[in-house]
Amino acid sequence: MTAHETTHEQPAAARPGATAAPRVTSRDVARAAGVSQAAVSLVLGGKWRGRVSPHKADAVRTAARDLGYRPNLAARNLRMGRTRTALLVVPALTSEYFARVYTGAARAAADHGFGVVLYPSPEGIGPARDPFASARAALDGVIASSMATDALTAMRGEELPLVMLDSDPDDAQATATVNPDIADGVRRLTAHLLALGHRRITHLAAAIDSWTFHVRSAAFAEALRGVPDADVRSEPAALSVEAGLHAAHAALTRPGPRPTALLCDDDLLAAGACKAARRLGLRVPEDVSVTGLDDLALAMAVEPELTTVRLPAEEVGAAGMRALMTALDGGAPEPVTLPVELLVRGSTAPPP
Amino acid sequence: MTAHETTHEQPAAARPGATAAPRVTSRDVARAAGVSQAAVSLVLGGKWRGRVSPHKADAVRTAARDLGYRPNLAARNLRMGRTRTALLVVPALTSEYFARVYTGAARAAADHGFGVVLYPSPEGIGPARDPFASARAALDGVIASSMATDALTAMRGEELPLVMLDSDPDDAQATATVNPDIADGVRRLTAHLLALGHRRITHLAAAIDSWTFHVRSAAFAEALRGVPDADVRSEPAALSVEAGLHAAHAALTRPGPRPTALLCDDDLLAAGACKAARRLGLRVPEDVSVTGLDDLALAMAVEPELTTVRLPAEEVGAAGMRALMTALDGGAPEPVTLPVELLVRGSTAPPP
DNA sequence: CGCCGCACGTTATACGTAACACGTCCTGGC
DNA sequence: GCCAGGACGTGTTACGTATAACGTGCGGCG
Repeated sequence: MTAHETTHEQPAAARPGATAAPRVTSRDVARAAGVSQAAVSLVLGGKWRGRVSPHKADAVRTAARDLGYRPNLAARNLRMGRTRTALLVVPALTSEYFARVYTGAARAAADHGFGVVLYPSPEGIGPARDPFASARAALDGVIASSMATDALTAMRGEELPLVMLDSDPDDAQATATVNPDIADGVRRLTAHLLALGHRRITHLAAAIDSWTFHVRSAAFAEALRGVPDADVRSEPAALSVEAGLHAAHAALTRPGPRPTALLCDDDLLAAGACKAARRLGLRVPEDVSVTGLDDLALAMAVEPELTTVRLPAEEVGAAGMRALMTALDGGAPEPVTLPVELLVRGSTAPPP
Repeated sequence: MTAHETTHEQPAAARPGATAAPRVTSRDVARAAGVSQAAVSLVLGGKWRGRVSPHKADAVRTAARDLGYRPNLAARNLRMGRTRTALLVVPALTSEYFARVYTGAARAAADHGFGVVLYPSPEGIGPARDPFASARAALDGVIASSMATDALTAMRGEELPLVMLDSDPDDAQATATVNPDIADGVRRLTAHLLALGHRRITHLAAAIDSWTFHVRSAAFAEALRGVPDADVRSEPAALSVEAGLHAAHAALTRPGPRPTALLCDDDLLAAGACKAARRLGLRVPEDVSVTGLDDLALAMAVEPELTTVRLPAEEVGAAGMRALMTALDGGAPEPVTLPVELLVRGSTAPPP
């Protein structure tokens, strides 16, 4: 069915889809260069030293360039049994952290001729369609965040090398793990607040059942264990600005002495906490200090700018990709822990 | 929400990388089911009606399930000459807008058995490595944002169906285009400010050489053309909170009557504008109104929440994917324009 | 009765690449 | 003078799938 000819004229340029594509194959190159197809493969594969004369090798290369030859990836993958492609499984790309993880992983992959594909439609694709149906053929390995639990359960049975992100280093099923040193970040954040003189501190805890968030809570508790006059509470919340607003409101209006600092598990919560404080007529940081975690773009967008801990998301992705490639080369990658950075900005000050 | 069960031991499971993988092929299934490989392909391909008896078809299916058969994608792609995979080219995934575009595209693709891969390492992969070296074999089509200019130039020569996002509908080289109706959004935003009584308006223009931003400026100028007593200026800026802060500072401290409203090309600029206003001792929206564009998560995180226009990013991605699939089916997709939504929130009020 | 289709299957390719297993010279050492 | 071995290539095969082409019987229709 050709489309109805509309008034919008379309000369002879871009045809929709009916363009019969006469692909140029390695055999075409061979014919043009006057050699065999095998020679083309050798030359273009770079392993022709002592097998093909420099003269003919050059002929092959120029022929390939002139004809615009592009090796057929599908054929190569089939022949080699590898795809040089990794799958990155994350809960949601709209989370800035995971977008950064992807960026780092993709960059590290590209440096080694690898590609990265994402778990399709991270949030909310129905379980009806199994994205891993053909994973063994299309992928060489998997990098997964421990926060993508539903996606991980869909992976059961795949026998691919698996690098876990934000996950317990003792996880048995993982080929390798890579984590930012969140415990250290929380420790430094807490030390910062204690040094400023804060003692009544409320922890806005993200109620996420994931190892990284368990670590946050544990590190927070640990860091305050030795402080004798500390008055520590914890307020659970979902992982959003909205939830941070509500939790902070609850923490700041609770009967009894008001906390002078809110230590949030995430920048989103911290942004919400700032809003809650301001709506209660409290100034940040003069009346109440707020800290975040992650260093999202948001941390610099709100007023005041958030004191937070920068997680090396890109580096997490890159290290994960490197670990996977090591495993693919037959190596045994070590668990990786990456340093974090404390960023003291405008949302913390001594208590009133 | 099951607790993380660390006691659950998995002894002899995950070996690092040395697992020789004995893949099960369609021939194995055939052997197990007592039929030929062709029959397996027919049955599993769903086109066996009248070719294979229901009884044997069942045998094939159970054999496939028992053996854990997964079709080899590389072989299938080679045989079929299609990959059911599209490439999405965006400038940066860390931009929330494009993360949402990807999400929508991936979801629409998954609904039709398609996959979406991203231009590898969008920001800053060197030009040395050509990501499209084998695109014709690995991809069925391309969806590209007009903002990814450097990536697009790398695409020259590829003869794939191309759907352009945020791009001039008259673009000749595109198979199809899909755009949010930004002009309408800007018009409504401007009308909103005019209705509130604003006349001294400064446009914080993102200095991006892209069609979408040209449209923003043009629509803004057009909407204010008929207002006799309007005092309109324009302040160029890069696309960041920082740039918004500086541009707004310049606009608000310029000699002469101060603008009562700042109309920003993007929520990032708007957030920066709010910071600038507050640092100058001005209240938003009492002293100066600020509007954004995009409706990023940030718009709800800052205080006050931004009046802005929500761009249907997911829908843009999904429509792009649908257009590509129609083109792949031989159809001629129409240019798509998607409606936007004006969101009046806390950053706009009548002028002082 | 003969032959056409229909239901059921199988055999035999072909997709484009990488690499193994062979060949053929040519050069040099003894 | 002869053979070992390196340089230089080519023929051939296999990867696993989808499908065109090719048989079989068998019931019905002319």
